[in-house]
Amino acid sequence: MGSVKTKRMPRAVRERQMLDAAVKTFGQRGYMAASMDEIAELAGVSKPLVYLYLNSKEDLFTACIRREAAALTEAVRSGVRPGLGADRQLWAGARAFFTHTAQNPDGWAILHLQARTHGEPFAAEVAAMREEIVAFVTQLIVVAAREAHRDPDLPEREVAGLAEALVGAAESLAAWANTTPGVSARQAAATLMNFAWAGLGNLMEGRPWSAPDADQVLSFDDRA
Amino acid sequence: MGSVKTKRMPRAVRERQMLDAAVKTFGQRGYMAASMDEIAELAGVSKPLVYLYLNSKEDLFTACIRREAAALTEAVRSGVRPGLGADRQLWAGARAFFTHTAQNPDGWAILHLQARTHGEPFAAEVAAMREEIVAFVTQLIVVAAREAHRDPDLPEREVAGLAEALVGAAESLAAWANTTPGVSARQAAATLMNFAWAGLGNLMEGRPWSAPDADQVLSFDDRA
Amino acid sequence: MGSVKTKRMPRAVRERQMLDAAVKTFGQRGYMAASMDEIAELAGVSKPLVYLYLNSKEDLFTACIRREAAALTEAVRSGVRPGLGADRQLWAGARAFFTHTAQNPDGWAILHLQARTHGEPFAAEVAAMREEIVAFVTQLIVVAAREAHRDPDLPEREVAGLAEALVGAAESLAAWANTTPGVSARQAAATLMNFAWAGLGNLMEGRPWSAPDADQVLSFDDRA
Amino acid sequence: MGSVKTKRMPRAVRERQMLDAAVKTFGQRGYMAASMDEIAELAGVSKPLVYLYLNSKEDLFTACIRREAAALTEAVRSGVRPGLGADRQLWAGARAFFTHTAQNPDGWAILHLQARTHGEPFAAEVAAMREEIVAFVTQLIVVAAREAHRDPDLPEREVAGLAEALVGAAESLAAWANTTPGVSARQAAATLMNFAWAGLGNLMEGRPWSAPDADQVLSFDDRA
DNA sequence: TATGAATGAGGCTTCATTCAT
DNA sequence: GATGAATGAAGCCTCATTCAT
Repeated sequence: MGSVKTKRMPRAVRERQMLDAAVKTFGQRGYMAASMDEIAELAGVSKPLVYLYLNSKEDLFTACIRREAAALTEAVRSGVRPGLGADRQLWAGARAFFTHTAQNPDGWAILHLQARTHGEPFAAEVAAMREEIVAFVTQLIVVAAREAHRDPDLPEREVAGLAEALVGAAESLAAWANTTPGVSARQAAATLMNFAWAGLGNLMEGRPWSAPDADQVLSFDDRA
Repeated sequence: MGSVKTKRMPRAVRERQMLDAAVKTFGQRGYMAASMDEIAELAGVSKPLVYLYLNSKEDLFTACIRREAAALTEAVRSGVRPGLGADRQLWAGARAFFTHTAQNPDGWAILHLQARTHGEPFAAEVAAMREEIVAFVTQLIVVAAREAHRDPDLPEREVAGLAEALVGAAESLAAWANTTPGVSARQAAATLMNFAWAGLGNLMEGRPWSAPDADQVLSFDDRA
Repeated sequence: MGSVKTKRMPRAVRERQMLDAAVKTFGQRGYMAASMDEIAELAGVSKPLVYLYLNSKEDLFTACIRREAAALTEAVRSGVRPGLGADRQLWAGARAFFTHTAQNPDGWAILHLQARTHGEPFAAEVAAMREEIVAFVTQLIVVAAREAHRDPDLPEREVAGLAEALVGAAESLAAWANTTPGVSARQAAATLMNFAWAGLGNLMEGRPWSAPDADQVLSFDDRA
Repeated sequence: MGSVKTKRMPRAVRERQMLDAAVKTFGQRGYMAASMDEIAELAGVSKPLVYLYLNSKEDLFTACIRREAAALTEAVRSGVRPGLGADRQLWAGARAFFTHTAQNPDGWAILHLQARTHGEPFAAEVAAMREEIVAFVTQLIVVAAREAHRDPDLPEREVAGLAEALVGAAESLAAWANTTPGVSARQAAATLMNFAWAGLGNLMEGRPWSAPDADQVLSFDDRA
């Protein structure tokens, strides 16, 4: 049961182990409360090695942010099929997003909570990623407006606000889904689409957003 | 004989000063980075006095969370006129929310960022407040369904998800409004209502949510 | 024999104790090899108190340099009777210098060895003091030239060089006197005067510098 | 197959590279602040190789001291023509000394500053060299006394003191010359000779020490 | 001959917290 | 009611040094 003290590994491998340990620790304890000692121990290395490879607590945290941000954006990007209608793209992206955050709670905690909470070297890092996502959503909204044969007379800033709102809703639903037992990524995505695309007003009138063909069963009652 | 140095003040006043200082410091530096030294100095008292009145850093932070949470919920509550329609109530509550967070950035930072980021004694505290707000929104949605003569056949959990989404959208918009120059609380609230009530789908069709009478001008173009 | 743990002393007293301990430790171990732990222990205080009062190792060392530099220059200054002839002034200053360095070996080690060896914040500090002394000597040389009815046609830089040489000779003799058993401050001063004032050439011719009246016995044979 | 990365070199060459790097690093950073990492990198070798060849930081530093001490004494020794008069020998030695220290600032820093500042294994090492030089000067003084047909009735200790003073003056002038722009080794040597041989007293009377034939121009005004 | 991988030990600094007045 | 004096504990980081290849 005791861990076998594996030794002498190539740098790349060790670095990955350290980042894994760091993501877990930072995600669970928070940036400041996480100690380099704990991270090193969890990684199965001595502290000096962590410093040798990753320089400082700050750099280590930044590396975590970058890795997790890249992983998340990559997940969303590769979930989306460009060329489809705006709502279908959003639906695909949302599913990828909820799936990824559910599978990487520590990474998501780093991006969503820790990095934003601990000031400037970090906030900027994650802000870049978030802006990327917001931009993606913004563009979807614009596309949707075009699809509706509507001149883009929506003021640019209003569109930005709508994108912010949508992303905020998704972030909130991610926490909710990961916290409430029995809520799947797909259900979270469905809720998001209903909320964002149909709007409460329409929902109340019994007109939810309806998922396209293959994805049919959007109702909340299913257990994917 | 001694120089008039020590200003004897009633306990309540001193405590308020300390909490003010603590909210500011915690909000700006973060929970861990804030030092009791700094708080005591900002409050104009000696450190032992802070401990005498507030016990520990943890208790002090908890007191901050409670005070700010109470202030925020009170602001929202007193902004709402109970008898109105669901959307008007939400509109009123949103305006109160955006106004309050804009005016109390440190308090809002404590609730939205710090408390959630620093683990258990605190997360629970702020979760309670958030649930209160989510419950308020949930109930509004139920009311709206009833108003639409619709049986409440929406699964309870779906409603919960929608409320989560709406609150998340509001939180996100609060950060956006406080960050983007020239965005007023009212505009943020308008964006939230359009997004949440009409939904992107309807917006794209040129059917935004329309604000009731007195509040008319909801378009983003106005500069309140 | 165990030290009585004396507690609760006014800040000024504690600060002095700390500086005493620091001078001793820095002087004997060197700046880098001296540990704050050791200094605190020698001072009979906990490390945090040292930091509370003196900020950092660097600041502590600087404080030592300043204190010892002030003490040395003060000792020399108050040893000199202005108004006397140049050689008598130098003689008085030299005696004060050798006496002080003999009595404060750690302080002298800090000024002469440590501060110069450890780079910029410190070197400048001690350079200022040394320049003060060099300036004093320079001016003595100028006065001597005037006394000898000699126009000050000595190039300014040459005078500077002579002053440097004299000060260097004194520094070297200080180490020698403190190291060689049985060499008194007075004898060191006499050697310096013979060397600097008469010069080897004259000494060899049997014409040493002769001390004025009261100070008569300058020969090396006496044991003051 | 492998890339040509490792340049096999004879041990002697590698050792020289390491010592060069070490002298530079120790001279500029100081003994303690210099890291073996930096030295190895500057030498273009891996750290284990440094240890393989030179054992430890202490041994490495000692090796530096020895090499630089040998180089300096060798330079002075080979500058001196044994058969000449005492003052001419001193003049030659001084010129060699100032020239060498000017050309090897790092080595000189090690000998003059670092080795003396860092305690016992090292101080002794450099003290040995210094004593060698002091002995050389002492013997010159004795010779000078004999040349002046003066019985060596100067107490032995006084002669020792004079030699110390002279060496100290030279050390001080070395720092001065290397620091003051435009002061050549020759000028520093001239200043030393004037100071040490003629003495301030005679200089003030307008009787400087005069350099022998070929070396004529001793005045400070020349720009060699 | 030469090195990439790895660590025990120790140093500086800061913090939350308490005592004695 | 209020504070100046004081500290145990812990965190970040670096360094000299070695092992295994």
